[in-house]
Amino acid sequence: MASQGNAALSLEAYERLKQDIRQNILPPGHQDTEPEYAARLGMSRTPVREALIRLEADGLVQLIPRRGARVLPISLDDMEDIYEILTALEPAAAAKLASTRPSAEALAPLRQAYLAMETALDADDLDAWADADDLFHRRMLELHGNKRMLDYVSTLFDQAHRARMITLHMRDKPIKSTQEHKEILEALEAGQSQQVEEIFREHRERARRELLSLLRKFRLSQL
Amino acid sequence: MASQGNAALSLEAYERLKQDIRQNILPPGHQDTEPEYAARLGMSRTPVREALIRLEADGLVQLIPRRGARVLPISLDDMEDIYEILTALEPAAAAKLASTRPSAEALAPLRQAYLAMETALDADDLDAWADADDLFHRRMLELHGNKRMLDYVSTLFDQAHRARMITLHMRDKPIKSTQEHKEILEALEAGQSQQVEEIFREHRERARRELLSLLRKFRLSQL
DNA sequence: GTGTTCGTCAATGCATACATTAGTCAATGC
DNA sequence: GCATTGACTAATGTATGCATTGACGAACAC
Repeated sequence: MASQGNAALSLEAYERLKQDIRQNILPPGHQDTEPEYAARLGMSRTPVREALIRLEADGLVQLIPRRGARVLPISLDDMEDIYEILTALEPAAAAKLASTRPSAEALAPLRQAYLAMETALDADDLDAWADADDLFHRRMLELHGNKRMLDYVSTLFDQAHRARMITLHMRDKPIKSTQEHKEILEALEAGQSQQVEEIFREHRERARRELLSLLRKFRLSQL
Repeated sequence: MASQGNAALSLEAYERLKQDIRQNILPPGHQDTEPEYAARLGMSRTPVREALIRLEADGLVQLIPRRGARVLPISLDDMEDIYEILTALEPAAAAKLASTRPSAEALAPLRQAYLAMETALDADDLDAWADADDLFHRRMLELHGNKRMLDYVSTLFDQAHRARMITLHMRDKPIKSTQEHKEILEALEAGQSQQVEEIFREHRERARRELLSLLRKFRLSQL
C-alpha cells in the first residue's frame, strides 16, 4: 500500500524494510532500535521512523515504546484469521467479476498470470510460481475494481508471505492449485458466477487446510 | 486502530484529528499544511506528521507532497466498495459465530448493544442509535475473535461514518434495521448458522441499497 | 487581454538537538 | 548469596534547523 506522500528516503526505508521482512532477512521476532535500523539503511532516524509507522499499519512490525520495532511473527491463529478473510472476500469478488461477463481480452492479464504459474511449475521454480500466484489473485481483484479490497488483500498476502513460502517448499509441487486457477479462469471466461464462487472458495479452503496441517505437523507455530 | 507505539502527543494528534474528521469539523476536501495542523493542535510538526501518516493508512486523509494533507471525500463508488466488503465479511463471521453455539451469556454484550439501539430509537436519538449500531457490529466481530477482521471493519466504519450519519438524518426512523439486529441476535442465540448468514447479508444489502439510493436522490456524490 | 518568464516565498523532507525516562548493572545492605 | 537501591546509559518522543523545490504571482511580451 505505497502511499502518495512518500518522499525518497522515507519510501526507500519502507520498501527495503518490507522486502527484508518478506524475504526473511529480518526474521520474525527480530528487534532493533531505531538508530540501528537507521544505521543499516544509511539514513537518519526520521525517515526510518515514518517507514516503521507505515509498516506497523501494515501489520508487519510492532513498535514497542523505548525498545524499537519488532518484526511480527505469524501464528497459526493468525493464518486461520487471514484465510478466513480471504475466503470471504475473493470468491465474492470473483463471482461479481464473472457476472459482468468479461471478455477473454479483458481477462488476458489473468490468463497471462496463470500461464506464468504453469511455466514456473514446469521449471520447478517455486519462487516464480508463488509470484505468479500472487499476481493472479491481485489481478483478479484489479479487474473486479474494488481498490480497497485489493489493497487490503495485498497487505494480508504480505503478512502471510513467509509462512506460505515455507510450506510451499515442504510439500509436493502445487499441481492441484495450478489446476484450480485454470478452472477459475475458465469459469470467469464463461461468465459462470456461481461456479467461480464455489471453485474459488474450495480453492481457498483447501489451501488453508493444507497449509495449517503442514504447519501443525512440523510444529511451526510461529513464523 | 490505535497502535501500540503512540506517545502522548502523537496519539493525541491522531485521535483529535480522527474525531474532527468523523464529526465533520474537518469536512471532506478540507486541506491544510502541516504547520497549520500543528498550530491548531498546539504542538510541533513532528507528532502531527506521524498522526497524518497513520490517518493516511486508515484511508481518512491523503498526504499531498508540498501541499499538506487533505481530508478524503467518500464517493458513491467508495460506498459501494465498502459495503461490498462488509457484505462479504460480516455474514461469514456471524455464521461462524453461530456455529459455535454461543450461550446467551456469551452473547450478552450483543444483546446489550441491541437494547441500546431500541432505547435510542424510542428516544429518537439518532446519534445514540448509530453508536449502538456500530457497537453491535463491533461486538459481534469481537465475539467471533478474528482481530484482523474487527480492525479492518472498524476502519471501514470510520471511513463511511459521515455518509451514514447524513443519510440517517434524511430518512425515516431505522425501525426495520433495528428489527433486523434483533433477528440476527436471536438466530445467533439459536445457533442457526445458515439463517444468521442470510439475515445478515440481507441486512447489509438492504442498508446498502437504501443508502445509495438516498445519496443519488439528493445528488450527494461526494461526502 | 492572454500567455510566458522569472523571482520570491514557504512547505516539505530530512537531519539533528535535547530533555525525559526506561532499562541496566554495580554497589550496598541484609 | 540474594534482594534492593541508585546512578548511569541510551533510546525515545518531540522540537527545531536547514536545504531543496514546487507553487504562486508579478512583470513583461505579444
